[in-house]
Amino acid sequence: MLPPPFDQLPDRAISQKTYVSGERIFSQESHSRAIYYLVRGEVHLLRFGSDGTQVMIHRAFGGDFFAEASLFSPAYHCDAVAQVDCDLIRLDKRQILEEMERSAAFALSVSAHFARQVQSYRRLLEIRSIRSADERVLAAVDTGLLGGNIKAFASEIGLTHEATYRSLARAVRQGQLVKTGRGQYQRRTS
Amino acid sequence: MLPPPFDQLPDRAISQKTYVSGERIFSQESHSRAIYYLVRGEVHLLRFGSDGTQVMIHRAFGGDFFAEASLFSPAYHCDAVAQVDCDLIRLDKRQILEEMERSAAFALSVSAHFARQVQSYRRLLEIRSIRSADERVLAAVDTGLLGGNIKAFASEIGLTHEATYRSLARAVRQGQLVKTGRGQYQRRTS
DNA sequence: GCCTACATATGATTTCAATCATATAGAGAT
DNA sequence: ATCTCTATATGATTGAAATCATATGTAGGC
Repeated sequence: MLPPPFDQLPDRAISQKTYVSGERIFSQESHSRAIYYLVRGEVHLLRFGSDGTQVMIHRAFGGDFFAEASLFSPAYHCDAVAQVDCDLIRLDKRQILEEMERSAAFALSVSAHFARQVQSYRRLLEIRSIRSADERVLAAVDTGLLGGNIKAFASEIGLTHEATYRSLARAVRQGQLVKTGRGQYQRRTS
Repeated sequence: MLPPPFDQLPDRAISQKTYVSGERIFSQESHSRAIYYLVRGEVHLLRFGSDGTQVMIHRAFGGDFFAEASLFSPAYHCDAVAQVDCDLIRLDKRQILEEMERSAAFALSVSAHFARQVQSYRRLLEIRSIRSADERVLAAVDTGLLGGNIKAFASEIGLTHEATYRSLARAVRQGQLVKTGRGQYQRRTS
């Protein structure tokens, strides 16, 4: 259920939760006691901007952790609101920190987890700074970001789905990609 | 010199290095023995794409770490090349891992370091998914990304410097920002 | 002080992705 | 088997940022 190393945590550290659409999971400024793993659903993280309006700072989907960074800060820095009905796993912050203090191997794995995230975010930022849609889509395909869902792929790389469909079609026409199925594309290997 | 917690490492773990423009710091596939802190200069991280051409996956500037993720993988996954003359600090990987195993507090701090980076990259990605240049610039100013260098700011938020200058000027005209000096802008507090 | 280099700044034009519109295909529900 | 909903896909038009051009301001070197 949980990705490593968090699957090693004792049972008392984790609990299953369900939230219905619209329900608030935690609030900005409130004391942070847990991080979350989203099994199924969609959660938006919202922060109040300096002009008083709420801005979305992150969308979490199934398989994502969220509020991990609150492990190291006393309060949540945003609101978390379920956008649809959600299944999620609550991981007690205190117990994670205790486990990190107890087991160097566990602490190392947590570091590795964050380091991998840093790496993938950097890669994504570089992809998103490619101006040409065609080049950006190719770079993203090369990185393995296209996993059968083009709309999510488009949103991730910062293009509209229309622009993404067009770039994919052009790449196929020019022989850079081959279409292997509905929403499935692969690099030409020749 | 080094940001915490890496300033706690024993002297034998770190060494100062200088590289001249064009010099290679490490190569893809080679065994990774160190991570790096760039004191001054610019380093490009390059990877061979599936079409055989090199693609830039990250630019590091003064104050950035790079190749941190190689702490947890046996080989570098890209080439690092100095773009200008650089001062950098080499941190021995084995010694960092040993220190993490020895000191839970150190391991925790390393996790916190990565977690903070994850948080800031996520925020940056959210800013960059704002389509309107005007709104993007305001959101970025609110986040404190504008630190007196507009060209670097523009590059960070994924706009040309021209578009950024225009958006800043518009925001001043509309009373959302006040100009406090050369390249200095602040949110209107009213 | 003067010169050079670069950051700041803005105008004119172009380009390319966003937007708006429409059509087809497949997945899932009943 | 049909109905509905959404993803996939592409055409037409628009608009906003990129690009190209130019000017001024400022810091730093000499």
